Amino acid sequence: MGKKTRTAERRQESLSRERIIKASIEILDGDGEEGLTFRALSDRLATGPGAIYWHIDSKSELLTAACDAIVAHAVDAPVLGMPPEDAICALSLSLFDAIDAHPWVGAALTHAPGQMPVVRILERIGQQVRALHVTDGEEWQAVCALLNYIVGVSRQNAANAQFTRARGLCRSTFLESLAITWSQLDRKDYPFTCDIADQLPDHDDRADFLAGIKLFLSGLRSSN
Amino acid sequence: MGKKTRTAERRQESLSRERIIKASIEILDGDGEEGLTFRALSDRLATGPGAIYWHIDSKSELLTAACDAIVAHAVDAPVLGMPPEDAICALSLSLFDAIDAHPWVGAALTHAPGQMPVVRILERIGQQVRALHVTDGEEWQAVCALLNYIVGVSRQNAANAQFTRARGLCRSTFLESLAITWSQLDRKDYPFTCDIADQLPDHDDRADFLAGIKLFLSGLRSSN
DNA sequence: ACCTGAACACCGTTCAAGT
DNA sequence: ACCTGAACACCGTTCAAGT
Repeated sequence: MGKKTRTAERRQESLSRERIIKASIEILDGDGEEGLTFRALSDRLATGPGAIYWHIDSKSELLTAACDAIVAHAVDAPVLGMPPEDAICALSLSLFDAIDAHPWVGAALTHAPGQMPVVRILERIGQQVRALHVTDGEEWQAVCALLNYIVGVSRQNAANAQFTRARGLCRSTFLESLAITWSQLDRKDYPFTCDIADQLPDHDDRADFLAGIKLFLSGLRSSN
Repeated sequence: MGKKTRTAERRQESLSRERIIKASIEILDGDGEEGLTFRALSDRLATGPGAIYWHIDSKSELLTAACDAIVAHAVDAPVLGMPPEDAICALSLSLFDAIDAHPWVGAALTHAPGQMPVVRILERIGQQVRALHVTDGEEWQAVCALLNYIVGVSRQNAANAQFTRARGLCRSTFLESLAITWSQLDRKDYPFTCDIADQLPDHDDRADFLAGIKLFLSGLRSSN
């Protein structure tokens, strides 16, 4: 018993960038963003915190690399042969689901503007928007809007889930208590919020997300 | 000279929630998110770190309160008498500009789902969408999409600015070097990104943001 | 070349002790 | 009631020393 017990399970394979990223993803998925520390990571890899710096530059580079692994997979959703609008919906949902399953990916994407994980999304969405044949002037803005919407909303959805989980609440009890708070606001100042408070507990984030994508697409269609 | 010099400027007024929030905003605006520590804050208020906890529960509550002060002001943009679509654009831009000027507000909004600052935005946008007379079933999703888009995109824009500033770069040199990186990607795998790389340095984030809002609005119009 | 782990310069938060 | 500031339990990162 004691701190030496685990020396027995000293690692067999040597350290590598890939093994570090794999272990990071496991920690991030299991314990969330604040669970990933260089100490926890080096414990799991049976090494010292300093060893990791031989393979990785910084924590933020590590997060971006872990994020890229998830995004690369999510963006591989099969869209071949689909009409571009369906492909955009499928890609968007695939990313939404990936960020929902790995909430830390949302934050990592925000902190890596223009880096590889974002470029993967840009490319896939861009190809489909191009197939939509919008005017040259509109293409950039359409892709930007979609990209930003997808990342922004998925990230917000993931943050919401983390927020309730961090407080030890389940989604429905949190939304119900929030609905009560909203409905008790002063009707003079918050008529709309009071009104829709009762729609809060039963809404479907994924469906709302998709509805936004479809609004975009029908906006694009009508301006052509 | 020495650490005792500043004892002379010991505070006159007693501590209060308002003074703490005001000082926090000054630090956040001046030194960014990582500049706000309880030590820096208590230095500026000429007190000890523990004193702040008499008035504020935690750092995250402090951030939410500071955020609310900025949002309350931004959401006060005059929209009386405007057609609802114009009002939505005006409110959206006012929020975009506020988050651009106070980048830390974006992060704070993400971490306070359903709290006061978010409700302020929800209410103002909701009132205008209601004036648009979309169908009952569509209203919630339209407001959600707009709210999420506004917060998500403004936040991403602010994060981009912080990213370049943290590296001591100016916006245009960063975008130009990013454009070069993009244009050097393998054309086989990244045809779209290679293609639009040259549009990156000269694009206007604020205009792109507004274009997205207008796509939403025209989507809403066409589905009515 | 790669790893070790103590040490450095920080954090947010708590709490006994003061006024 | 309100404030003080040392102390606690952490961080990411560095670096001399080892193999």
